[in-house]
Amino acid sequence: MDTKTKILNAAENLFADKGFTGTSLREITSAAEVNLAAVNYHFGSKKELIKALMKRYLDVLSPELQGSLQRVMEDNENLTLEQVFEAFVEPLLTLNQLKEQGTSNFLQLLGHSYTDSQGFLRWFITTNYPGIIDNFVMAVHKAYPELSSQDMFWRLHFTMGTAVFAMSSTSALIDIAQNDFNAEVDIEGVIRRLIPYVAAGVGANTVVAG
Amino acid sequence: MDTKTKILNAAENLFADKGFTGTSLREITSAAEVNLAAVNYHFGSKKELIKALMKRYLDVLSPELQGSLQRVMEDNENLTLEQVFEAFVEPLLTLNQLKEQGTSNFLQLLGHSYTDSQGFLRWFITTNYPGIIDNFVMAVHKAYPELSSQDMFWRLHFTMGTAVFAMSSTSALIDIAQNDFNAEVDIEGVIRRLIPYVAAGVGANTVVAG
DNA sequence: TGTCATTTTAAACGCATGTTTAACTTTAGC
DNA sequence: GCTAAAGTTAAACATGCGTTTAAAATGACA
Repeated sequence: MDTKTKILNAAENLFADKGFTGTSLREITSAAEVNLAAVNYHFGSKKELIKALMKRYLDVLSPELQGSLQRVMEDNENLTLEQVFEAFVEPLLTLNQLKEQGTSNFLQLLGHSYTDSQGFLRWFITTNYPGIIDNFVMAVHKAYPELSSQDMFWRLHFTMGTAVFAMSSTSALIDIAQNDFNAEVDIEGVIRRLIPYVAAGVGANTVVAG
Repeated sequence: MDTKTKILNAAENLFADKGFTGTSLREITSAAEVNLAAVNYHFGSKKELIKALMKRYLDVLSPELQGSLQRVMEDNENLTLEQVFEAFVEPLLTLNQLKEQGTSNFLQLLGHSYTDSQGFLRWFITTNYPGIIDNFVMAVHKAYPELSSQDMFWRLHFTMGTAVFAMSSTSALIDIAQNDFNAEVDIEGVIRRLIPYVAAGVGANTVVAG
């Protein structure tokens, strides 16, 4: 395996676990068993390494997700919000194929993208992959046309917060849940519990201001 | 105003805006116009400063909130989830009285408590103010008795994530919303939009596993 | 007024971080 | 086999951080 890939793989696991700012280049290069300077030589900087890591996933996810959302919009005459959110599951789970073993860390990484690093990755994603958000808004609008654009704005951000927060703390929560309930839980299980929650939240009745 | 209070006030605003790890003691002491060493002299360490800051709010909020939740549980025979979440609003807004002007930064601080600093404040709050969570769980259970303890666990964490994330990015989102909709939004407005969302999320129908 | 505790101050300490340097090693092409 | 590019390495650099130190200033009180 070449140095670049070794770094990417080691960085992915460490970043997912401890966040971007919580992981040092020395930890990464030590786990990857390469020299410290290799990150700057191959990627230029830590920021560029993070971008490259996210790009590896987003370049696969983005077309998959847009296709999935478009399919669910075309097929259904009476589209429900649950169906919209369900459209995320399959594309997300196919990301696991990117890793030769185990499940991908993309969702945890996405979580840290929002909470770490003063949101520079938030900018990176929204400017480089705007199609994801656009299609999502369109699908939600089709499933719930009465929702005003202002309510749409807030509820989508609430939803993003819910998902992102759940994903960035997934490993800790799964540990607690398994101790408390003796029930095995994996990332897919969390996603499947998340869907009815956010679907109901986005689909809640709106109240008249007053 | 004495040095201790000057530090607390400056720290509160900076922490709320940029997070705990994102704010240095040098920024704080510079904004407070006190010497750098003053923080360690008066509080002992940065961690203790953060604790003191949260304590200033939690000592007021905790009894208020427990009272509010107990009141809403006693009065209502057919308690709804909306009512449970509504019970948070008044106690939270009374926190503004702690500041001589403007709205309190408590919710933003609470947001950062979860995302910053590898969750040491999460521990601090849950161990020092367990009554808040207990009463909350009891109220939700009364409003939605069919919810299994496992679903309760996940949905409460989703809810916490939603609220915390919304609050920690409130200032950024409010700016965007005001530009896009020309509508004035404040923290109370965000809370009032949040309530139907999380109430619907927690109250969503549960699906049988499979 | 003199004394002692409290507070403030400027400077330095120790440490960890991302990054850069310059020498060294490996690789590929002719 | 030589050469030039590509890659690797150990060391140092520059910066920012929380914290500590010891001297100076301030305050309270006899």
